[in-house]
Amino acid sequence: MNAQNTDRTGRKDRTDHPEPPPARQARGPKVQAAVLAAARQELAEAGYAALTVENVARRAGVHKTTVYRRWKDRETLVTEALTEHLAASILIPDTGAFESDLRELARRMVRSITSVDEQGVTAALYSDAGRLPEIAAVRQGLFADRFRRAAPLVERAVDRGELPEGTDPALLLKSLIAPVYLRLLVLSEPLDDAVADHAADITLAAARAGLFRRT
Amino acid sequence: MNAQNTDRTGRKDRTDHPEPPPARQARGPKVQAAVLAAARQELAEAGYAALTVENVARRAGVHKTTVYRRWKDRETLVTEALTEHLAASILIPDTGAFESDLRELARRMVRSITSVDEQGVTAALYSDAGRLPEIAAVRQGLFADRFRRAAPLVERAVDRGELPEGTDPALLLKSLIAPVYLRLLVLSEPLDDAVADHAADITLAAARAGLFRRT
Amino acid sequence: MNAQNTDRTGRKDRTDHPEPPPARQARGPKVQAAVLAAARQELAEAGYAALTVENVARRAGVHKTTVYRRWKDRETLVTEALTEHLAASILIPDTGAFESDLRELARRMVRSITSVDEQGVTAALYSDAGRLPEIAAVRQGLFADRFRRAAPLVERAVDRGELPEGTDPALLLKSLIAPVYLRLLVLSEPLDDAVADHAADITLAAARAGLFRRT
Amino acid sequence: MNAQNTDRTGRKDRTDHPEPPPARQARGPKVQAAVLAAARQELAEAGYAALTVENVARRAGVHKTTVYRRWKDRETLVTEALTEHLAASILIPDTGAFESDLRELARRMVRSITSVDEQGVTAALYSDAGRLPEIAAVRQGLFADRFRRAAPLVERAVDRGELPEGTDPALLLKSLIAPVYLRLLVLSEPLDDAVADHAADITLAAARAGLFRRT
DNA sequence: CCTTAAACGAGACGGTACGTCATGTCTTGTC
DNA sequence: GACAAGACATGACGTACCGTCTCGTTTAAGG
Repeated sequence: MNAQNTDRTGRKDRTDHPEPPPARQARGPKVQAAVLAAARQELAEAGYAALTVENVARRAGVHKTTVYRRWKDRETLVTEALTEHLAASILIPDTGAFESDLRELARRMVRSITSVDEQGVTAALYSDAGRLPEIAAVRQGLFADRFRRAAPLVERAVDRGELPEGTDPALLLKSLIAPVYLRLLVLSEPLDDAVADHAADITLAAARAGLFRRT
Repeated sequence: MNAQNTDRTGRKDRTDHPEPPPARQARGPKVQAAVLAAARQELAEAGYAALTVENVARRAGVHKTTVYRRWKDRETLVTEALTEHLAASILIPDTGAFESDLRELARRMVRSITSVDEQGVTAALYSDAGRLPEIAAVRQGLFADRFRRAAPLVERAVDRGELPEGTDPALLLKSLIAPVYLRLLVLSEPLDDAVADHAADITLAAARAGLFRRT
Repeated sequence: MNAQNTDRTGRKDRTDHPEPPPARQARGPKVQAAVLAAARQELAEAGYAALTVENVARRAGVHKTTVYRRWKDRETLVTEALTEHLAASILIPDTGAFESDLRELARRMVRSITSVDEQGVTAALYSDAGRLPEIAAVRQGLFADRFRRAAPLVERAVDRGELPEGTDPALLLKSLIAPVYLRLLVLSEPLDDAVADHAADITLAAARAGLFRRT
Repeated sequence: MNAQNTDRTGRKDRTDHPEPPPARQARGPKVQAAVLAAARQELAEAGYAALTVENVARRAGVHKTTVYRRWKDRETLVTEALTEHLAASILIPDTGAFESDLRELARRMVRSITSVDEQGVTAALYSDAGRLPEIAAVRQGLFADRFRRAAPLVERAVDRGELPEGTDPALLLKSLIAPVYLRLLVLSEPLDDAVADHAADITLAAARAGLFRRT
């Protein structure tokens, strides 16, 4: 499930040599995927600070030098392991009503975060690994993208008169995700649909009260 | 049990009077404080993953072995450095009105987080250092304590009829802090009074809508 | 004298092709030899008690961890450094006459001890390093071997009637080497052929007097 | 030479006189003796290389700083521990006949070496501790003294016509002690009267053969 | 007795070396 | 050519001693 999507997005190998049409795959891609998966598991189990190239290699059934052949260093490896799974964007719902849209969006977000193979990896984004410039950039871009893509959801609601004029989509969306990340990163509480619904309710009430209007 | 200043020089003993002028501090406590401060600076600048005992020692103007004499290992040192400054509890405001109480509480929280010497240290609590069992425990306790201490603020509001019966203080407080931590940990946006006020507004609207009633 | 004799005994590099001219030395063996040589120099100059792995490494132009990669600890390193040069056995002379045999044997022994690269190393065998079980064993074996190999020299003399029946070779040989080691270890006097000849004379006189007959 | 004039300060030697009359001793001498004894035990058990000031202190039931208060460093401590027991000189026998003199001298030497509280300490003199300049000096002096004091024994024998004119006492004595030290330092064989007698026999035979005449 | 100064216990400190582990580079041999 | 294997320099880890220092307590001397 994670091996082949490397090609899907047109992102190629991080090496720049073309090699597009002819298959030619030796064990390369297989090894690569195994290492990234191993890195993610290590991130989830041990965290970024304790992640070791040698452990990753061992877990991937690969030799240390093979890892260094493809990734410049630990940071590069972690960065790629972390970003790879961020590709799958959350689909923006369009149910016709803001309330259900919001609820559904919150739930999809929670599910995305808690999906099996993101387990712990998401948290790594906000740990010490988050200090890596690449990761920081990815994180920034991640939310910029999400906010951009979800903006229409809000705009539709304004158009339909469900929300006050001037409601700022980004402001609203931040309110939506705040309770989720609070539980994930700060309180270490489990995430489930109830959390999502609660976040949606709070945000809805605030939105209707005009608290997200652009200043 | 013996006369205390029988010293040939007539020097005072280590009695409790201030003795401001010369003083003869055992260096123990001084060194200890210097090391903890250095550790905090390292945490802020380099993060937990990159924190090195030798760097901390160097920054504190102290030898590595001196650090190890007092702290078993890197983790213990970080734990103590992190815990120390958590002592100062936030004062719970009591202005007579829930809205101003909430606003003030939010602002105090923001100020506590952004105060000079917590700079970056707070964030460390939620980074890889947060995986240390001790730190996790401290974090748990920290919020348990905050929620417990702030509960009366909510209860007074309920008593005054400003909030619906059955409003759960913890639930409400989580809503209050969520936007703050989102900006601190996830979005890396600056924290200021506006953020605090915004969080208070959202929480207030939701509270009045009865969204924090115990289920 | 130490680098190339690896081949002499048939133990060669672990590759079997000769490849004499340039070769493609794995640096392994080269480093190993350099470290052992450095260890021997340190033993000679500073003695076992003051020998430091870091000094040995520095002198060998190698990093400390490289030493530890091949030798478990200081003791193992010293043991091997000490043992290596003990391989070269002293040839047992056979001149046809006991007196000249004995003289020659004594001289060879002295030369072996004072040969350039055993300088000081021999003494280390009897210093604190001698407490290491491995070293003790080597030392025991060393003399057992010498006595065994030199026994025929004595037996021939008995057969020729030059020495009394029942002369114990080991006893005789101990007498031969005693003055040598006294000067080496106790008196710190220089060793030369005169010492060897003197020891041979004494031993010869005692042997003829039947003082080495088995009791 | 070294036994009684330690008492510059009125401190008596650590020797055995009850010390009721003079008095005035603080605990100093007692501690001092305990530490030196502990040092000797450590030397015997662990050897010079492994001797630790902290272990010595612990064994003496004393604090580390107390040791450093009296002895500049480890070397000084060891030096004194080693030299102290060298005071008791071997008495030179005078039986009237060279053979019995020699035998007796050898036996006394062996007994001196193997006496309980020199156990292992003697060996330390020839171990790595022997590299300490002080120890080297002591060792030199020790044998110079012994040879000087035993010379009359040889001279009497020459006078009595038991030994050839020109017999060099030192040369003869070296022959006498060589087998003893060989067993002690090189062969690690037990020392007993048989060894002493054997050494005496060999030396006697060689002496009568004129092998110790001055060249 | 009581005082007083030396001797001691206690332990922090700056240091040196130990032996271990991980990083990232490089070389060799093998599939 | 990709990979396994592993040597290597580097640098941090955490430990054990070294020798220095300061502080407070014990103890036996002499008043």
